[in-house]
Amino acid sequence: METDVTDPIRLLLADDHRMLRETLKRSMLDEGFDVVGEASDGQEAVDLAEELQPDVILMDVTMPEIDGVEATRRIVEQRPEARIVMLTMHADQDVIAAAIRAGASGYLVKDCSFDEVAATVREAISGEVSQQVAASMLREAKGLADEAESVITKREIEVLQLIADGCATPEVAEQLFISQKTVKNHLASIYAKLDARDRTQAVLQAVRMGIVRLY
Amino acid sequence: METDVTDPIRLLLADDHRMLRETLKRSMLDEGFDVVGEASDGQEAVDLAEELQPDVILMDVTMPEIDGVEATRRIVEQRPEARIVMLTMHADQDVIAAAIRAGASGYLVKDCSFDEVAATVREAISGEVSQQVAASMLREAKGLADEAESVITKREIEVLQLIADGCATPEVAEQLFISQKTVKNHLASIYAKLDARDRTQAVLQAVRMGIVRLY
DNA sequence: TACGAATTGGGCCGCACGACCTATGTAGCC
DNA sequence: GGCTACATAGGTCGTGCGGCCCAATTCGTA
Repeated sequence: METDVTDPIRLLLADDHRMLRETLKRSMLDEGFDVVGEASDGQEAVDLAEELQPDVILMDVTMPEIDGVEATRRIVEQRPEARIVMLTMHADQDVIAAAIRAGASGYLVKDCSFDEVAATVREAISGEVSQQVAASMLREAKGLADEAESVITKREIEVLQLIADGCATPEVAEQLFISQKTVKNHLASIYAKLDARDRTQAVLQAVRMGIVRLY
Repeated sequence: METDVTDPIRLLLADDHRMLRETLKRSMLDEGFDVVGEASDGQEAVDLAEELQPDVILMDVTMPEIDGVEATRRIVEQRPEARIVMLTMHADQDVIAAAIRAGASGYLVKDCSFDEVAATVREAISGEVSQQVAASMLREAKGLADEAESVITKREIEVLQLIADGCATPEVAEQLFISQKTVKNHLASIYAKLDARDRTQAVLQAVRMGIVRLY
């Protein structure tokens, strides 16, 4: 069973902001796409991707439960043929690189036009990669050693989230039932991975990357 | 010259994200609204509001140049009959309160449905105030003394922005051609106004409020 | 089984940071 | 002329923070 070219592209939208999700859905339907589902967090996106088997998934990086990059990783793992186009607020090189490693086929900044969204979705299907992804893959290929696969661990995300929530080191330690020293150790590890020199920069970078949520 | 009820409502959209602006425009046009203009920053919103004289302005809080609250203040100042509905990521009480003081007629979180957007715009015209604004006005009326009109000054915003950009105290001082002590003084003032205890919380609060931009 | 990664801790050091108090010049405003 | 707000700057004090060294345990996995 092949997908005919005349068949509408089956889309899954994953974004935590209902307003964008709904207006984007209306516009994509207008353009002839078939929006088969909507997800408001990363876990829902993973579940619906398996259940609905969409052709393309438009996925925001910043989402509750599981961030978009991690959700992409999980979806691609069990359905390598899935085409995923990432959406983000900021054109962060680290995020783009992480998205590509996770298996995303395209990348869009939320400042792009709607026509670009439609075009990138179609390109994702046809196998082409977007300008930004292509450019980033080049940079990846050139200096792949300098990043050394800096993956933030679960515990580190917990520490970052608590700090973003307003906790100082002693409070983070109390919340996680560990010593202040361990919190500091996690922070030192985080600074190295996010290329930050203090907690302020670390949290901001985490927010940009969609790792941590701002309430 | 009166506006007939059957005339479409003339809308101005102000949001720095083109994707939301364009999809929202399509949807609002579908719903029978007349989108007369789009602004991508606060200054443009102020200019277009004067030039186009729209019935309602849908304005994001987080915008470059001038934030949405300040833009609202300036628009209402020269056109008190303007109806402005604020949009934000987070349902921050301080932001809602500031928006009301600035003269906004309605308030919407970006997680709301499109129907709510349309409804709130219509309510703004008819003079009703949205649930959230009404609730917030109650809180305002009750405890109006506890806030004491904490307005962040221009210099304080410059300090916050530099810290968000990655500067430590000595660098902020160097950039602004002032002593480190003065930077610390500004920070102390900022902490009191934003109810933050360190620079991390201050910057995060500023980001939530749309005072500072994350690149 | 052995290796690396993650998580948990310890100690030490120096400085940056925030709290608190005072003070001066410069505006704008009634 | 006085009042207030803003921006500037100083001092002191305690501690939170980050850099850098190290080590134990528990995993998954190669």
